[in-house]
Amino acid sequence: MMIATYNVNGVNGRLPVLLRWLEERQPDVVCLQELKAPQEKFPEAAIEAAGYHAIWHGQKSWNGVAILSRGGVPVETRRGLPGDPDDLHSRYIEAAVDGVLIAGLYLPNGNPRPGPKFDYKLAWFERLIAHGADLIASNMPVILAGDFNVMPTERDVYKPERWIDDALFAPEVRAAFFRLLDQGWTDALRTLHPDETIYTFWDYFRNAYARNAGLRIDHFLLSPPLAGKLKKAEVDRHVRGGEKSSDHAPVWIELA
DNA sequence: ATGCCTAATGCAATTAGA
Repeated sequence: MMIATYNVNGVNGRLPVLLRWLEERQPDVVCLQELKAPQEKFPEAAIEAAGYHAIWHGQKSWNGVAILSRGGVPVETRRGLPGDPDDLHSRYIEAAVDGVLIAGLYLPNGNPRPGPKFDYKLAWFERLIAHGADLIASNMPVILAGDFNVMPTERDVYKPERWIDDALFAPEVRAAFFRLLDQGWTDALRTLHPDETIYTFWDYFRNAYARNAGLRIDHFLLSPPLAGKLKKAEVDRHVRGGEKSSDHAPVWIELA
């Protein structure tokens, strides 16, 4: 079973790139982030024509998450992270797909720090940690997949000293990531590639991709029942180098 | 410290991204 995550940065503007990559990679399940489209503007027909069932939570202009599946129909279990009924951002969607619970998430960026956006990021992270504990306690096979907007360690950023005060690399954000991980989650990419430089995002600015000035911020976290089934974990970085690319590359894992 | 680039909105210039 191959599960992928891809922050598309605009699902409609990115549709040709997305369809080409789906055809090439043929993942079984895909979590998408930053749809940047209202609910009614999701390209449902094109996704179906490509062979995928889809559920999505859209939002005008920003955010937006989706789960695609070419096997079983995703059975939605949750839309929106519990813990704050006033949070209207479309950042979390969860579904059972072929016996695995898939949580697709888009954690807030949080810049500038300090400020209300950073406070929102930390609060959102606390809600994710609380929900993560429930998911671990369920003993179900669960995958948290998506854009976490966190570089966990210095190995995950091209120039750590430049990012230390940034909301993606601040000590309290990295600490939150490891509190989540310490519940028993497995960081799939880092586990299979402990010493590699792995990036999933390259800024549009400053020719970042050509300079390989990247960040590892898109992650797969596996619950204990899945940890032993992890076979592969890769970044399709060539997609980032293509025409009209998102600033993120697709990332995927393979489970036995 | 800011701009560098890109997308969405909506038709100019702003907001947001990371």
